[in-house]
Amino acid sequence: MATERYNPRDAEPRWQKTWDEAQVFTTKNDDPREKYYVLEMFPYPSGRIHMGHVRNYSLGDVVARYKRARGYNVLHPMGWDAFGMPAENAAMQNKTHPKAWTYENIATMRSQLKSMGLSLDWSREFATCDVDYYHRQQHLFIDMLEKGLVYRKQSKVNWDPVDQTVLANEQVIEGRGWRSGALVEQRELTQWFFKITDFAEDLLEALDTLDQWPEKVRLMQKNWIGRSEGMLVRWEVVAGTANASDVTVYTTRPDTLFGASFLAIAADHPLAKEAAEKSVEIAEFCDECRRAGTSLAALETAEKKGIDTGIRVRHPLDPSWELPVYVANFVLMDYGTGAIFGCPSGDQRDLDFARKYDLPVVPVVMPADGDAATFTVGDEAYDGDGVMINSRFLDGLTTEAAFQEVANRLTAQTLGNAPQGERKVNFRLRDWGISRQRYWGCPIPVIHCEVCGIVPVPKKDLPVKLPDDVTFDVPGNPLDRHATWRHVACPQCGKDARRETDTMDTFVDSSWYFARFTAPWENNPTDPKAANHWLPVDQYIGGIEHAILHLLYSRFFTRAMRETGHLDLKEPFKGLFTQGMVVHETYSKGEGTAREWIAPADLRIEEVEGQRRAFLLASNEEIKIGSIEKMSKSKKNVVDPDDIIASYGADTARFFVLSDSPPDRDVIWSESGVEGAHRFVQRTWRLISEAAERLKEVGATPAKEGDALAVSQAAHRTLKAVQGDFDKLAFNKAVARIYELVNTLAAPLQAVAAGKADTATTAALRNAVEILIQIIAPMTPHLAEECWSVLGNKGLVAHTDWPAFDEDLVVENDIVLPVQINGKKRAELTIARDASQDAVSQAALGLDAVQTALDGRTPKKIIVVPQRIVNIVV
RNA sequence: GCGGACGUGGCGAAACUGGUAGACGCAAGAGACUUAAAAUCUUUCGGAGCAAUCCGUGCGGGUUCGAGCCCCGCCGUCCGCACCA
Repeated sequence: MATERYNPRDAEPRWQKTWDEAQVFTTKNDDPREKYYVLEMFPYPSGRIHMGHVRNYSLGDVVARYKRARGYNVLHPMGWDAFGMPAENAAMQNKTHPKAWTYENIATMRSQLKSMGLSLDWSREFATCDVDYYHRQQHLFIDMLEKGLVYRKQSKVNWDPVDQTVLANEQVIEGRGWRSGALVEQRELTQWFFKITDFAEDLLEALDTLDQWPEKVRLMQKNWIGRSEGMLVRWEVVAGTANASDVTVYTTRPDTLFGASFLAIAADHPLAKEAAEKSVEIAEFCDECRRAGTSLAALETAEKKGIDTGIRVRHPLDPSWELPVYVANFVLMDYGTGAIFGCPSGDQRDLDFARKYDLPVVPVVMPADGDAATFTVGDEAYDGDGVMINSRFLDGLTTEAAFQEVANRLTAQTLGNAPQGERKVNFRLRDWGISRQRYWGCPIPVIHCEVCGIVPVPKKDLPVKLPDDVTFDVPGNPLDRHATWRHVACPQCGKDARRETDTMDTFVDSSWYFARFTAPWENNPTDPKAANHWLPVDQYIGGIEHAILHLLYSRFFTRAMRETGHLDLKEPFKGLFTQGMVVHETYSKGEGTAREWIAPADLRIEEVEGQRRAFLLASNEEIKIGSIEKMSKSKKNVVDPDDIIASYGADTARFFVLSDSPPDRDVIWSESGVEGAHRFVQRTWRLISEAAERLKEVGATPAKEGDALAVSQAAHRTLKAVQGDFDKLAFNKAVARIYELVNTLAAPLQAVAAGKADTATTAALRNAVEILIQIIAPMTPHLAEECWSVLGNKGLVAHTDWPAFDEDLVVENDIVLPVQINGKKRAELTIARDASQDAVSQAALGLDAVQTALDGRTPKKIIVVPQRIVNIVV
């Protein structure tokens, strides 16, 4: 019986329409079933979806569909991270408005995502550039301002003098603006900051509770927050300045205090600025330090340099000991206190510095097994733990004990009216600067009044809307030069005042969208009842590139929103999964600057004598096959999801990105791999549709005995295994098991189609086929519906509960045990699963192959690992 | 420099808590069907050997009845952070 090939172009839109009309994926907040919130990181509407999106959303959709079948009330929403620079760049290049550009892209990408057949609740969709969304974000900002979680301070920024804007660090390439190519300047600007450091300790500690996060991500966040335990130590000034009585340094090694030979301060330290006023030389050096700050690469090789300020300080543990204070180029103003003490014997950088400026080097720590009489420090500092030497009352103590001893003394000792030292925990994490001198972002809802100062926009006056009539023909922030927008009456005194023209970093937008999805219709940022019901997100899925910033900011926002009463939980994402990239071979011709990248669509690959070679379609010219890299427009190694869906269908694309590679690893996109996935789709359809007429005649009944037992066992075992794989997001393994099942069912199904199977067998196959359909449904949902309906089943697979496997069919009664002799496999033993150890030993010894291998030797020992292996030791 | 992960066939990968290494897919070879091609089906597929068998999970050691997995020491690749006191 000939059956037509499965035609996804016909079937896929049809099922998408059916799901849509039945509102299968629209989620209600008051559904009594247990909730499950699955979320993929929402996309930036750059223009078209790429394969990374296909992978990300396929992964999430399997989870969503699977959990729905398991009886959960699943929330699976989608939105758009829609503010940001590319829209403004496009505006400058193409004279389009950022708003038009963005919403057009959203429309395109929405229809692309819909063609994938994702089980999304589109009724909750929003874009962060929707007035309704940024209105609520401004509301949040004002609440945070009132709680003291937002503040303004002067801060150094990367300033592009040509584009007249602040650049993020990532946008500065070798000291130049990435767009303008202009040398970037360091400018002091007043910027808005979120007080993320208030939560540093909590953000760090709570990482331990995130047991469903990748260890890697937790570690990266831990390092980023960078907690260190140390001391603030005050050094009395004895000469060189009248403006300060002491210098405070931060140190994690107070134990090495007797190895100190100098103090070093940052170029922006108040004492350095004072010294610079008195000395041209120092002023020049400080300027040099500031300039060097921009080029990150240069830091690696930069020489450690300094200049004596003339200031002298007294050692905190020896009043007769005076030390010099240097300005040094390696001291950072924004970590610790901007001042350190140098212990050359215990720190390589301090040692290099001391050698250069001829400062004393006194070893104070030696390895525990060292000899105090001979231990010296030459070209290499010893920064490990050990035993104290040359340190007076500390001699002989461990570094740890010395730390405690010094800490105890300095906290007890006073300088002026305050303790000389205090224990201090320091963090690497800085407050989050959110000011951007850009148009296409959420306006910061604040008014500057000459009389009243900074006045938050009253909530009743929100939203502060972006004006539409702006121009992009000159650089700089269009909000700044808008004729009227920035002029506003002060809400407090009514006098003429000025709007804040900075907009918020787009990372703010993505720091709370997951909460907004729980009640996007709400007139407040959240409906706390809905947010508390749905959150935390049970499974969050996205790229590893967001391991620090986005995930850390979201964790901060969750805490800030709790303090402002918008929700009540600590951690936003219970489970996190970081997927790998989609990578592809690269093709090029020419070398160096003349190299030209070729798109896969423009060439054909041939295999000639085992060598893969690539030729241009147009000219037959042979071109070079290069390395496998992340799909990127610049290297043209991209495959457009639209093309794949048009030629193979969404199911094939989905199945392929889930196959082969574990989802946290990169997957290599290859034409032959896609064809393999497509073969599976066609084969499954053919096997089921050809047998459908016969299968329809019987009910689905698994076989407990007879010829069809193997079929039923295979189906139920696969069901159990795939269920486990889905729970662990091991989709590549699930795919492999499904292939196995289809391979097993192929011949029996052909027999059914040919009318050569009895009723019991046919019924067992119907049961097996229904299981197969249900386990492929999360991955290839259209194919599943099509097969389900060809069997004459009523209703949708999408509405059907996950099947239960039959335990009797899953357990194996007879098992095959490998029999080893001295650890080498010599035979196989088939025996009852519950056979006693004795019975297994005897049966193993009775095997001919074993007797031959033993060759008359007597076993010394027989190891029987139940249901695993037998090892006979001679 | 610091921190982390990973090294398994021609390729992507499986392998439970230390228990038959290479499931499944791709590529490749052989064959069937076909006027031919596509599609489909059958079959082979880590290396050596006619075979029995031997060797084989980056390299060198160790623990164990038994190691891809555990321990020690190397080599390589990738990722993150990087003047953090």
